[in-house]
Amino acid sequence: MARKSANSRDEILDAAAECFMEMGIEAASISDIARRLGATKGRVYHHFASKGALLSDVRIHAIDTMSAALEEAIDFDLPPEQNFYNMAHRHVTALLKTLPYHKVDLQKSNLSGEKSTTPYERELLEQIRVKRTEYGEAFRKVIAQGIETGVFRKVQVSVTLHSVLVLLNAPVFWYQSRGEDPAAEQNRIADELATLALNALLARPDSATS
Amino acid sequence: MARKSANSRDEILDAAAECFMEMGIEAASISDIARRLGATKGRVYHHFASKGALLSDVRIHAIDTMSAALEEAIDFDLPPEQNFYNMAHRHVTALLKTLPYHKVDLQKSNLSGEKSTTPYERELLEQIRVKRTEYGEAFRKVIAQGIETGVFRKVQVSVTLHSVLVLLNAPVFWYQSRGEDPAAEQNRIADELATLALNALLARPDSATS
DNA sequence: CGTGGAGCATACCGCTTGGTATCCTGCCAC
DNA sequence: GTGGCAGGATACCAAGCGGTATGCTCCACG
Repeated sequence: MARKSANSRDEILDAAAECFMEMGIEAASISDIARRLGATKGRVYHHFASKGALLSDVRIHAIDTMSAALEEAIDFDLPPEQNFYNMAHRHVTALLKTLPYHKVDLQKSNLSGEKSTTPYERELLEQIRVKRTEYGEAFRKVIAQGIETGVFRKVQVSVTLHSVLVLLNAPVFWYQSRGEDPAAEQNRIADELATLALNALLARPDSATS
Repeated sequence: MARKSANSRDEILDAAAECFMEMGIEAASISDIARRLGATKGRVYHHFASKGALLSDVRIHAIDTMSAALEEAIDFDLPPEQNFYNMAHRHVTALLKTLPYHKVDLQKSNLSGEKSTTPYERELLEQIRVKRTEYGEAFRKVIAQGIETGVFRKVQVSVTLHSVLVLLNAPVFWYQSRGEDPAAEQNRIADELATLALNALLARPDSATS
């Protein structure tokens, strides 16, 4: 269903992402994930130490994908408003291309209270936190740059950064491919969202900020 | 901890909302919820038919609170941009005032695939769907009105509506009271977010839309 | 040929969970 | 007082869970 899978491990990751997304992270059992592959728990536990580790690997895969995509779009020599648009656009298209992974990532990102986790799993969670922060820093940088040059409004950077990222992740909550030409549709959505976010930031020539 | 509770039922609802929020919906057990009240499962199951019903009641409470708050802010006789700002501002303040409920609601809102549910629970889920849609309609109306009068950009209404709602719900993902004066802080955030959303929609006098 | 390990399947275990059945306790009408 | 019943505690259960121990099969390498 997904791809032929280079190795069996990625196949499991795909299945896990889909299961976590469809049934919810806690509700999806290891057996469910195995069943989707026509396999048994044995196969999953041969490749992953625990459910928590599997989940974390899904999330890391999600973030790494986004980071790689964003990297290609970033160009801090461009005017901030153009750089921001490019980054936002790229963010959305990358998001839509591997939706299940990001749905899972976002679903777990708000839950803070974890029970007893092994040191290994704690380290994975820390990795995720760091990567997420790094990813956000790129956007923080453009926004700050835009404010300096005066093309962006003078906003509370922390609040705005969070909000913009959530806005650009919004498709996670409602997107479902309506057939036809997915690539074209995804491009349309990416443009709409990037424009929306950009406009939210741009300074307005006429009105003064309180 | 919460309030003295008019009736014991609401007390359970509060505890459930907090547990679902902190531990995750599936991970939080009925016993956990009861323990938070210094009670046992018996008490919970005396008031709610099942865990699913309890969860749905939490979500319904969340939506009803928002709807009631929004109603007070709506005034379609105002210019759309002003009406929109008021609605958005009110939305955020109401959200922040009962965060646990909305965290739970949003956490569950993306999961579609449900297993076998009783007819009663199915009806609750349908109620939630309807109420959510109705709530969104108010915003759809202002946006459409703003586009007609030309103060808003000509956007794809469906995509934009979803995105704006997600944007206004964003605090659910990152807000945590930093002490001091909560009311003032919440007001600041509400203003920041409402302004952000409004600017995203407003037409720009200089640039033409492609 | 044989032997060792990667890659799984099978069988099993302890524990927790949602849910039920039953019992207890106080309060209120009469 | 005495029935009755809302409100809740206790005890219990089958099912499913994450995780482990072990067995099987096939292939690479000597």
